[in-house]
Amino acid sequence: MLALLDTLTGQVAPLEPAVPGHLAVYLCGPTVAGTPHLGHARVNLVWDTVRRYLTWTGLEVHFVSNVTDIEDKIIARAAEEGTTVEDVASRYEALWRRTMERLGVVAPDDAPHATSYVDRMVSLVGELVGRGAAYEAGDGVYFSVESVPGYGALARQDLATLRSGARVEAQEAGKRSPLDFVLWKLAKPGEPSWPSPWGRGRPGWHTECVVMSLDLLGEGFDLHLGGLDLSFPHHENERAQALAAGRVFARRWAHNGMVVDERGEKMSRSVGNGMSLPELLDRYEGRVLRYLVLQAHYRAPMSVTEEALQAATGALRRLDNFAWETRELPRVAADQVVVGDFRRRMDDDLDTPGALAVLFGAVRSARAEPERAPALAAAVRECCEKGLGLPLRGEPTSLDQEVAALVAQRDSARASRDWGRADAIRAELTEMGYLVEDGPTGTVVRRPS
RNA sequence: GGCGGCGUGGCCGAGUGGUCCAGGCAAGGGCCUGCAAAGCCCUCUACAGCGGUUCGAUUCCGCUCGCCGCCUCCA
Repeated sequence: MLALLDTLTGQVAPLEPAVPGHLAVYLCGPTVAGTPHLGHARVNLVWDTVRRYLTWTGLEVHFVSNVTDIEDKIIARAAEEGTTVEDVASRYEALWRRTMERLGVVAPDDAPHATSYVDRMVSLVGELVGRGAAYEAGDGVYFSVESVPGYGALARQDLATLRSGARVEAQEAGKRSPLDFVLWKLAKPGEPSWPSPWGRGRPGWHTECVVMSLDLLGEGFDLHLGGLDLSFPHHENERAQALAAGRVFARRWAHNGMVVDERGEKMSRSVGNGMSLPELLDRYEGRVLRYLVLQAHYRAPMSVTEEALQAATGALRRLDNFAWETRELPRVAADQVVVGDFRRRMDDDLDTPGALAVLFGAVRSARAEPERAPALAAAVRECCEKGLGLPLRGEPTSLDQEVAALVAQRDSARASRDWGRADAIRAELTEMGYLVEDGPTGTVVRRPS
């Protein structure tokens, strides 16, 4: 069983599902107000890997990830572009979906939209007001963090400490404590709005995840995921609302580390150093990015540099080459020692670098001991594809007539020891993007990774 | 100021009280090859600094230096 660090306890502990065999998981999704960046790539790749791995090991995973389609940044973007929030949200959501697909991330089982949960959010806010955990102020309804015992547990800080660190200038109109956060924002003229007992407005960001996760996964769902930067205040505030409303919230939490730039500084919106994910995917395939993500431990900061991308490309090529070399071996059951070692590493707080090392070890063994190669190759393929979501390219490339003709010409040139012509054809094929290899049966071409 | 984390060989990046241990990439040399490619072999070998604990520390403790995250929108 996979053990992960639980943000709430600070301990690495096995993931025990509430319902054996099932795992109910929630991952905070995107605010569709802009182009996906490298940070989005990492969160989704890390947790997609976990989802695939758990599914592979026999769990039925119910994976929910929301889409925030109403939020200040979307409104600002719409104003900027002179269009509607619906238009902005739908365009960026489409871009998001395409981008996740390019990354090889499996779509969530449910991808609820904030705008289709507004009425339930209004109910929750009403409930919180009724219980005395929320109050009306000038521009909306606020949650009172004082009303929840143990506020700050995810950040492992108590209320007083958090308060002392809060920036006074961030104080909004009418808040009783600087840590209080908005549940319902009253609309200004021209802003999109929904009716509520407190006047027309829109929900605050922290509320949607509470309502959606509880609705789709039920109380006491197993695991709540997200980037480390969401642990406070976003996740803390989700938790606070659920607790104040008397619900059992996520049983445990896990957070992935940040993507940082070359100087080690976090990529973020405010700093403006986030690299566009679609642009990067134009230059490197999704598998390279996934390899890069898996090569780092999920909680460590990681940087995405040209050099690192090149190295990941090379490492992946080595795995692809192995799959290619072993493509014609008999298909047998995967070597259980390798699979066992692989799983041990994965189960140990998602030690993907260690798991990859196991696979490279298997590659080396397979080459040294041909009799074990079929089972080892099967293990490497299965672990990569099912365990990591990293399918290897081991299938022959289908060739069009032109290429097939060139290959035939090269074979005859080589047969007549016309090396000049053979080399010229190879150069041509390379130019066309093929990898040219001379094997015992003649020239073989394939697409490089 | 509070809380948390990090500092490993040319680069990325794990891990551990004690014998070589990661692993990948890159580089150099060699084997193989018509030449390549792929592959194989070899080489470069580290643990920020200073103390302490210990028979022994990169790993445990303390301090110092440097860096980062969160406390504000953020994955």
